[in-house]
Amino acid sequence: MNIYVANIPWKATEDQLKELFSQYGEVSSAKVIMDKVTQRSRGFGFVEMSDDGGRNAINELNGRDFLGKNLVVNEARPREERPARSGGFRRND
DNA sequence: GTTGAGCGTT
Repeated sequence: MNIYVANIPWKATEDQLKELFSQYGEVSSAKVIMDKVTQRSRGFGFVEMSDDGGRNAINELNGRDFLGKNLVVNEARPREERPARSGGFRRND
C-alpha cells in the first residue's frame, strides 16, 4: 500500500519513517522526497507497506506527533504509470 | 545556515 506522508520535519529521513511505520506493519519501502537540485528534504515522503498495516498506520500516525511535528498520513495517489522523460507527447496534427 | 503546502525521480 502506498502511503503519503506529509508535514514531516526536515530532520526526518526515510529510515525514521520506515521505523515509525514498521510499528504498525511490515514496511516494504520508505521514501522521503527531497529536492532534485538542492537535495534538501521537501518535508514529505512516501511509505510502502502491507495494506492492512498501512490503514493501521494511517489511523494511528495521521495527526500524531513526529519529531515535534504533526504528521499528515494518507493513502498515496496512483502515479499513473512510469512517465519517463524519454521522448514525450506527440503533437497530434 | 534559510522554508512549511503538498503527492515521488524511475
